[in-house]
Amino acid sequence: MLRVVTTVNVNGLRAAAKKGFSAWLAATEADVVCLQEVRAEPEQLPAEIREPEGWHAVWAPAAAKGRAGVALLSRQRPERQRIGFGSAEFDTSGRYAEIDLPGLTVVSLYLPSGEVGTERQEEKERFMKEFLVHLLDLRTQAAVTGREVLVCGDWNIAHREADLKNWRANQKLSGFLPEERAWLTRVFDEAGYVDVVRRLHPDTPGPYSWWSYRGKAFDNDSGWRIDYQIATPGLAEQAVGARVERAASYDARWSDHAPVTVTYAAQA
Amino acid sequence: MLRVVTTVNVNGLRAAAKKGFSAWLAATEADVVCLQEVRAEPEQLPAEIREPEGWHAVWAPAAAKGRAGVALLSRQRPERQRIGFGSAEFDTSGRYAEIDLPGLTVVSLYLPSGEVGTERQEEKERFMKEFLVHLLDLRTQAAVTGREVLVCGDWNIAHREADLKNWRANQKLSGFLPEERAWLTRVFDEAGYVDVVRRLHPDTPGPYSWWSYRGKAFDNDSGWRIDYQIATPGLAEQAVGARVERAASYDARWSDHAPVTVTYAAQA
DNA sequence: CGTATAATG
DNA sequence: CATTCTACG
Repeated sequence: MLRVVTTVNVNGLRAAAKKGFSAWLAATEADVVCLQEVRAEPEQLPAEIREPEGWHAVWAPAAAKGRAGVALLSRQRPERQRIGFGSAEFDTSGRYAEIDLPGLTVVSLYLPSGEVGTERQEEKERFMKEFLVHLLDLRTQAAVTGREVLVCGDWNIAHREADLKNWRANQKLSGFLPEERAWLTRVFDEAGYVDVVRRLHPDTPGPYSWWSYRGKAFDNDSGWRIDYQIATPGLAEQAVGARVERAASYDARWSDHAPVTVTYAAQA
Repeated sequence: MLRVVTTVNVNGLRAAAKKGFSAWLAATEADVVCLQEVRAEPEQLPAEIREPEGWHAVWAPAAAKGRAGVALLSRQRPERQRIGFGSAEFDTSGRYAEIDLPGLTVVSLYLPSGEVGTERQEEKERFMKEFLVHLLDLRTQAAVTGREVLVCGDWNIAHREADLKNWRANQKLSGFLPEERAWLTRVFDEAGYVDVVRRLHPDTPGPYSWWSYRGKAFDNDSGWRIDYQIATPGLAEQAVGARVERAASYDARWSDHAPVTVTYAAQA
């Protein structure tokens, strides 16, 4: 049996809904969809998105109005759901939600974006520090219970030179700082998670999942791969296909990010 | 010789420019156009509006960005121009500018809108008090120099029951309060100015010049007459025609106000 | 450059 | 209900 998972940063779900997200959702073959940057209370969303027919939805809006916000949609009813990862600072910031499906925990993550030299970069670093501890916990718990874990979302870090178009020009920019890249390496090497899309496509540049709205970034494919599906090794081995659903044109986009979709040959 | 004067609150000239103001300006037969709620610095405007060919422009933006702002466009070069009416509180608020043409002073006025029970209503009242003194001054100066005066603009007050659709329901609303109506009466009776459009159309309901964007106000013609041309008696007697340039449909509008145009059989 | 809020009208 | 501003990304 196959299980298809998509993650996408929608950059404002109300705006995305008007531009094409609803059509995308109606057409997708995914079994689980992880959303980031919902930027709305569920009550502010049209009903067909708040409670889509055939889906179970978990909404984790931020306390601050119009900011962040993650969600998970799954065709199966989750066994359990959880908002936040046990952080006093970040649990009401709309950056983490998880659901348990049979044998599998799926997370929707929106890691803070930073800006070098500002408080926002310090916040990003605090999040990274706390979140790595949680990832280790999650891995341990999963090993004990025999579950797999899949952390989907916008991690706001490109790992390697192949993960963004102009890596040289961006080495001092938040999102490709040496310390951020090293942190992701720890996620893989110390915590033992696997970058699923990179594992399937070891040699491709990208595939990018985010293009700035500024300038001609999209048309030039001057993008970044910052949206990941990060899995425990047992699940990563089941991944049989991955693709980025890049829009056909600038105007066909409904977000500055594109959906990242992976097909798993699941045991459950 | 005829002289045509238009006054219109554009509700954001940058937005209006995109929606049809530019076309309107290119087509108008007015010799003088008074604008209110420009809501932009002249530098933020497209050149064909900032310095329209064949026109002389006077811009009086507010110190607060994106607020108020009045302007005057005239085909003739003004002999003199003035921004503000000598008020410490209001001279940088983008609510008053005047030009002198031969034998005639034209004012573009944007009287503050209020809200009962708030500081904004007190501000409106302070403006009214100061402005009436200025109107008396202006009248006296004009009499001495033998000039006529025309005060065009958004006065944010409907004078009589005929000046708005549902006067009963609006008696406690700012814009139709007894004290505001009484103040306008003083402008006419004590200061000796004449409501030119009402003089030409003594019995018509309206003609309204503002319709809320909310609900079906425009389609139901549920409007207010709050944009006036208020003239010294000698000029008022020369008025030979007046009309409100109401848009053909809701979608054809480029402001929530419509231009109020008067044709004067001028001596000069 | 685009999505949100907030204040204003 | 529309236009702006500001914050954020």
